[in-house]
Amino acid sequence: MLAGRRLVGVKRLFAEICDRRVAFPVGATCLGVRRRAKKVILDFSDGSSLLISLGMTGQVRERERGPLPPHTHLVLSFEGREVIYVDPRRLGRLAASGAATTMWAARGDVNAWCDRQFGPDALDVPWEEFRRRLGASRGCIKTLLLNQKVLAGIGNIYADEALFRAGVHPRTPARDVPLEKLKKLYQALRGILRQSINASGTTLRDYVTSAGAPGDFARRLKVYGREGAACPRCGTPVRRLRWPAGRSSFYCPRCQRER
DNA sequence: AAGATTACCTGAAGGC
DNA sequence: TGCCTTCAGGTAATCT
Repeated sequence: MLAGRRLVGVKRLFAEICDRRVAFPVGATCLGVRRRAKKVILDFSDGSSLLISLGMTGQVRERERGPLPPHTHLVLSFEGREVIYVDPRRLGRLAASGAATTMWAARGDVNAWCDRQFGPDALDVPWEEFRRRLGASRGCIKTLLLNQKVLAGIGNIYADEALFRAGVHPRTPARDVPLEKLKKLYQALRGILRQSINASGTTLRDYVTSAGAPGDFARRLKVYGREGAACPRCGTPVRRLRWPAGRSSFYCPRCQRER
């Protein structure tokens, strides 16, 4: 728990993690930690907020005894507790993600930036809005699911799993997905995200919870990462689809027919 | 202007 | 043994 603790010091070990001009609110008290889309946000008593983008391998966790772990980029010292930011692949960022040229220190600016950047959270978007946001586009359904401006919070694993459960091929143009399948997709997505949260997420290689424990959802995955394995529904070998820039989608060619 | 593509990043894993 | 290549995928920038 960080809420109620005063930030007393900051140590930066990796310069590119955030802009040098980032003014950490040393002396202010942490009011709480929240999530917006896939970002972690710390709110402080001086009206500022710190926005953390974890990228692929970023972790915010409590500092344990002994030397700092490798790839520790930041140490936030609170009264009675130290929190570290660890990120081997360094895709994560502090402040506004990206080029780290701007710091959104004021809470209102952080929230406004998020409002511009993210669509409704996939966990609580109403069906009508889901349908409106996905049903009109010519773009591939999979690409749209991953677009945080359309829906916030969905990554590659859960997109593939939801498409499998709904029986939709990842390359289907979104506007061509039949309404009943779109509804299935909506329900599958919410169910999967909810189940995964209950199982503390999905650990393939790197992911751990803030307590350092691996997530337990990996064994419930039906297609993701299972190229060549039998589809749990029909037995057909699961296929991998390659997108540009090395992205993959896993799907069952029989349960998820193209067009 | 929407949609498509690419750069960023490094440890793990596999081929030879 | 060790060097080389490939892969992972969230995000923003760049291209068409």
